Amino acid sequence: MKPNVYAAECPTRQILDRVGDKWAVLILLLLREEPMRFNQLRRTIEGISQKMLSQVLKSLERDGLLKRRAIATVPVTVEYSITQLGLTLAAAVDPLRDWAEENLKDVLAAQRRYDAQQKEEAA
Amino acid sequence: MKPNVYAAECPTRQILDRVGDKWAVLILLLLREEPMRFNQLRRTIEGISQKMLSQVLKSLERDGLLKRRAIATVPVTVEYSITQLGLTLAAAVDPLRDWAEENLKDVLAAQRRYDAQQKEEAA
DNA sequence: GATATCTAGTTACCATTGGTTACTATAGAA
DNA sequence: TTCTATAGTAACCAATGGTAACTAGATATC
Repeated sequence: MKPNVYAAECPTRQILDRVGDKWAVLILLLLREEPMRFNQLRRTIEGISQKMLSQVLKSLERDGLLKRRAIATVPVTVEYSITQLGLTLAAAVDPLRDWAEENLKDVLAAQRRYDAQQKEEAA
Repeated sequence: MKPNVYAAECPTRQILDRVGDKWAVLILLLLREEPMRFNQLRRTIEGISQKMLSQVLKSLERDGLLKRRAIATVPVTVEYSITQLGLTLAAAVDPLRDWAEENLKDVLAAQRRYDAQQKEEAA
């Protein structure tokens, strides 16, 4: 009864793609700490452009992972906050982040070994 | 002492990007079941091209997540198998897959709500 | 009064990546 | 002789990601 993740039409794969998004997870983890405004997010996440931020926020909102609230100030401010659904996804991402922090050294070492090997074979 | 995932230079982000790869996780989960050969993988993972498969396998090998073994048959067969490191990563991905399977319905519902809302506002 | 600043974006454009298709080499079977 | 199988690579095109400039409205500064 398990869905076949390897089948192209499997919708579970859509979700995996979504999580695979370069910025989405970072934004989700940030908003778990506290609601934030647009430019506040932009300044916190180094390297993200306004376009990408706007785009990713929109798709995260569409997926029901965060909600957007425009506040009638001058200039208008917009607050983004994580939803209940978003919280559960963020929790599911935690083991991954932990893995990354624990195993980064090993991965980098493997890369160095591989590159050295390739260089040797080329010679 | 926690690394800052939001800083551009943070190497942990490299790992997250890696996991974000569209095919990498699928391949890893497959190889956890059993070692597989190139075309066997290609046939199992619907929609992947030879080029992408070759590319992703190479980068996974470079990261030390799987190992490649060429067997001198005719024609040459190549067997890919998951490493110990790869196993731990696959385990860290499990909660994510479970989340996807559990919450897919909610996400799709949220998307429908959002799209209906947009359509309404446009009118 | 003109210019700069803040907000949250959008638009046009370019670079990089992802994907498709055709091709390689080698050997055995039809 | 052509077809199969293996595991890829090369050339090309489409889609995505990223950069920089621009919008709008109100306030602050020169």
